[in-house]
Amino acid sequence: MEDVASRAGVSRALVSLVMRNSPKVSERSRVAVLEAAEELGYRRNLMAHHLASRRTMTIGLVLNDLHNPFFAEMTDGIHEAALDAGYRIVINTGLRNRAGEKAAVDTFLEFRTDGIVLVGSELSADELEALASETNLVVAARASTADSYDTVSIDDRLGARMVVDHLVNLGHRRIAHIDGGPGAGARKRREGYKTAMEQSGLSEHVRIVAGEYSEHAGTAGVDQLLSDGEIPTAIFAANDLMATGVLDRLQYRGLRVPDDVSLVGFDNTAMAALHQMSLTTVDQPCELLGRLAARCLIERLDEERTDAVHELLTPSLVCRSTSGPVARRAPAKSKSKESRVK
Amino acid sequence: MEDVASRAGVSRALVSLVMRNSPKVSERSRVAVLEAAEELGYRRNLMAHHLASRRTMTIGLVLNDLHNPFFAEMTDGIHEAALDAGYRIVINTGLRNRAGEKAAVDTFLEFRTDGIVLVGSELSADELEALASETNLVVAARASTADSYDTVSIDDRLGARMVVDHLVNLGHRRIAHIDGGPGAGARKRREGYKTAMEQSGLSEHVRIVAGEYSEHAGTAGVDQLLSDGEIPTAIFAANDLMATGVLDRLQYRGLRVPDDVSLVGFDNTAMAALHQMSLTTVDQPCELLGRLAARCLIERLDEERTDAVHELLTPSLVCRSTSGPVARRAPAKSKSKESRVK
DNA sequence: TGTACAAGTTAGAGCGCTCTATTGATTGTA
DNA sequence: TACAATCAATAGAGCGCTCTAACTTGTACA
Repeated sequence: MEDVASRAGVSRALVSLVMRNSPKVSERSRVAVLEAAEELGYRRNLMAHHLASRRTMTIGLVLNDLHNPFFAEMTDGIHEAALDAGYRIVINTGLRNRAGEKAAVDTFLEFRTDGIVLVGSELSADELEALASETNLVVAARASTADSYDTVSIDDRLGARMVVDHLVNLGHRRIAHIDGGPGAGARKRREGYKTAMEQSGLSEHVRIVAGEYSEHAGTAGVDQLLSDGEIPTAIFAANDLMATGVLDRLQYRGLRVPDDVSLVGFDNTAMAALHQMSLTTVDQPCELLGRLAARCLIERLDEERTDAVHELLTPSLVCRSTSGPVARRAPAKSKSKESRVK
Repeated sequence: MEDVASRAGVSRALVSLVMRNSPKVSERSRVAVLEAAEELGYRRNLMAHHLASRRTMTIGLVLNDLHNPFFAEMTDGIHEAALDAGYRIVINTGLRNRAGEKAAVDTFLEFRTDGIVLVGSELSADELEALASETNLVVAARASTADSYDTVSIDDRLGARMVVDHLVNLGHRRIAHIDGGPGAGARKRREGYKTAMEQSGLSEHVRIVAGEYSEHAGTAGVDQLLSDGEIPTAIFAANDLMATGVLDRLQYRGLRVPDDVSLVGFDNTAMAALHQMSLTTVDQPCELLGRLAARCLIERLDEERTDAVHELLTPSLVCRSTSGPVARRAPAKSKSKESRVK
């Protein structure tokens, strides 16, 4: 910077002003400085910049799982909104576990990003609270009513209820749920499923298999469902990634979808729409959620808002070809089963 | 830090030593400092740390496209190797275009990460050269012989040849290629395809449709292939993501895979292995590539290596169910065609 | 008893920038 | 012509840390 200043024949301070394109610099010196900077390959040091200004104009984004396209789609929205407001983003992955997420968060805390957006966080309410006291925080895809940070999400409970209602309308009764374990929103989806089942008079058919938001959990869930008890006529997977595994495994096990078993996912990621998947699923407007999340954070940053905002969007069900009426041969099936028993 | 020091009854410098867990600190003062830090919720400022030490112990990772699972898989390997060596990573996305990639790189340059790993870069050779002169650089999934930065990749040309040979062995002659446009390695895959076709005496059947590494390019490619000229009996998509789009579109257009058209992808991402895809594809050992890339960078950082290293791994073909022998009705087909002509 | 040496600790400069207060130059106004 | 007001530019302190060199101690040995 010193070099640039002397080359341009001005002071160090003036170079600083030009770099932050302040309006109070004459056109002549601005040009001179920019030229000198160009010639010397000068690039300002963000670290020093921050140290002095206490701002990085950077938002830290923690994605729970890079393998899940849901997060890529959210990122698009966040990225766009951040860029529009003059912020850049930096990403880190939580590796789908709390320790990984904490490490990611620590990195951003040490880098002193202006704020953090957590997408699909698995941290506890207390941990989030603690984090919010250290930085500006927005949690996406996981509802809460905490008053120290913002949240942007859909109503997971309602989404789950929509799934159950849809399947019940198709005549299903034995509807199983492979849950998302510690994943964001998983508890609400599980509860929503349970409540909806009960309200449909299907309490006795509530069947929850423990899982997590991964493809593998989907295949494992199917194995478990098939190994013990009666085969359900419909499976509600806690997210699309799991549904992928479920679909794969059902086919592998010789079960046709939706003829033998109906399947519904959650998230409506791009892959769910593919012809070879054509998954019935609950739509989360990812990009919109992303944009809202970024805006929330930017409001805290630029307008110094401090009271919490909680956006709760309404999900919608997208019916595709993995869900259908319960097999007409339901009686026929039990017959063939009987015959086998005989 | 000042506060921590006075609370622990030591000097600022000692706190610094403890924070960097230097061996030359007595157990007693170490404990005192750590306790004081804990009580005050002290967290060192990486910016200031860097400013003074010129090191961030952070590696910047630029992923070309978050939507492509290939990059998630590479990241796993890089992340692991980085953590092992005591480095953390920070990610950014190039948004599948040069401008986006440059912005991502600039962010890391301003943050002064110790080095940068570019995965699937679309920058020009000159731009990479320039970048390498500013920081420690490793380029993954894109071969080169430049001597200012390291590269870690597979032999794309060879991979493409394997695809063509496989299809030729199955009796295919009209093998079309939807290319990856400006994508990393796309040129080599295209050239490999062309050369292999020529060497198989199929010069007249070389047919290249312009694309890019996205699902949409796959669907668009199919539309183009079907709209003009003879329908190929096999399609070689430049990567799995495109192949997904191709498969989707072929089915949509009523063509069976592999009965009517064989399809081969490139990358062998996790989704290619799924039952409902079961895509024949060229395997890139993503995690291994990732680990190697991270190690290269860490060698430059920790052992101060400056001469370039270029790892070129050999790909392998994974045959699944999207490729099969050319339709037995090949003569029948041409007959029916003749009849149509008549 | 004096010297050497190691281990533990500290003062203080400096990393590259921003920011406040101030100066100097220019214009407008009575 | 004098004075205020405005604009452009600058000096210099300070952001929170590291790092070198210097300074205490405590111990070992001649």
